[in-house]
Amino acid sequence: MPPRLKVRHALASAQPAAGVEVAGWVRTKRDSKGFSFLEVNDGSCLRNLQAVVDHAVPGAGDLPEILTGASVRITGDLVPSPAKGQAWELKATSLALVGRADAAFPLQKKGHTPEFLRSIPHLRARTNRIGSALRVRSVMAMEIHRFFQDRGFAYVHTPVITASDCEGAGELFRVTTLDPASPPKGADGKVDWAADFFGRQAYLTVSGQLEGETLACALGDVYTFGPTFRAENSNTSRHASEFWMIEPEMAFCDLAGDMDVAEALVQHLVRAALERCADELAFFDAYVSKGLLERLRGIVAQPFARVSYTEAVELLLASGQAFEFPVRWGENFQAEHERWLTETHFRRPVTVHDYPASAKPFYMRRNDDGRTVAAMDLLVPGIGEIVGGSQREERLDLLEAAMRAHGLDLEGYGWYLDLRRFGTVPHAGFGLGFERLLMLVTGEGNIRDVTAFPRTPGHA
RNA sequence: UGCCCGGUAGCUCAGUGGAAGAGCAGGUGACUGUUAAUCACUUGGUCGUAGGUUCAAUCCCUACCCGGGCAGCCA
Repeated sequence: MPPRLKVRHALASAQPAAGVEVAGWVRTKRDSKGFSFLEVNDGSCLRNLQAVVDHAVPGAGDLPEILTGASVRITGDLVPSPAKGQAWELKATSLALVGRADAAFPLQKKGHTPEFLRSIPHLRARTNRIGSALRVRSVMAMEIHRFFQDRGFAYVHTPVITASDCEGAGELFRVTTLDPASPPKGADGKVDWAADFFGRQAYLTVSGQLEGETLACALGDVYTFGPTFRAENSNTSRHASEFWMIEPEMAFCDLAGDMDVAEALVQHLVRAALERCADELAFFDAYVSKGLLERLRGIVAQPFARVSYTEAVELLLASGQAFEFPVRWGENFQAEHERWLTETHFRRPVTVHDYPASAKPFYMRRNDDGRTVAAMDLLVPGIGEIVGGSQREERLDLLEAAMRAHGLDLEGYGWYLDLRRFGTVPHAGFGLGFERLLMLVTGEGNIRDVTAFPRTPGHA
């Protein structure tokens, strides 16, 4: 039996090849008198391989049962195609029907809406659209590692289960082995969490940042890349309850250095997608988001805009735009404000930095002006915030003051404060939403379509 | 969670207070190195669910279920 040839390699072949085997799923069949054309896709690339099956070859008797969606194994010769549409085709010498797909197979060769595809998560990866998104996702994941590894960052793993109930952002999913119908209770009638598996309340992580800081203050430059969980009842196209996040943390780094890395990372990933996923991006440009390629080339062609929060407020106030929510210094931007900045005013990605302290978490470094912190958000057209980061407060007294101001119990953060007691260093980091980056790169408008099995409120 | 829009054939959709439609998929036949092949014929429906109004409801009303968009929260 000849080794199986991936469609990807067959289509990229430099010369004919006799006696090869291809296996995959039939996308469409065209019958002629005496022979049939089978378009076979094996997931190795976007394109299909056209197989020409003479009705006299072994196995051709199964052709009437080979409908869209069936799995087949074909042996034959890879030859130049005499017709337009493809450089190579497979001249079959034998055909085997591996698995039938009858007319009830939901993915027929017509357009399907993304909403319908979401109703069949177990099958939709066989479509051009979802398959392409998942191939791009795979390449982007590797490029994230390449970016950081080339810069000497250590890939670290922070815990998914955490006991910190206030990591800074969002509602948490509880992790417990107690029986919800009859949990053990203490004398006060409340649930006795000391009797739970970890001896205290535990949750799924909403961020690896705090642990990342401890490792950055040992290994220098680190990054995490893993799942993150938010129990918020968010029903938008950009939110998922379970998503992946990239969180670099850098010792001896300030906010400017932080922004440099974030912008370089996004540009690297877009550039890599253009180079390594050309077929998929051309597909998204044609069928999902017109102008995608042009937008992506623009992203890598020039530096991102950079503007302070205070300057951004002035731009918004001077814009003459009638916003639903008024712009006021000291408050977080609304989505409409961010959209105006990145889509209307700058028309490219923009990094906004130095936000009001009142609008940001306790761990961000207080600026000398006393009213802002060294925070930054990277906004991109069509999606909004894709990166959020900051320089961390490394001064013990200021950190403690900020924690008290945010109403935090310092007892639970002794280990975090220790980082400032023993050999403290300026350090900074950020979080990049992986799925949001994929939305940017693919032009998909919904986070559910760049995630194989999306988890959102009411859907797991 | 709030506001808005939608649910009709396997899929994409049109439609009307008075006898449920088209394209694609499936079937039959024709034809052909075809490219979402083409042509002819053809199978296929509890019009989301439950109530209500009406002589009559897929259509109007109410509730619920499901899906989507936007907003808030954030990545």
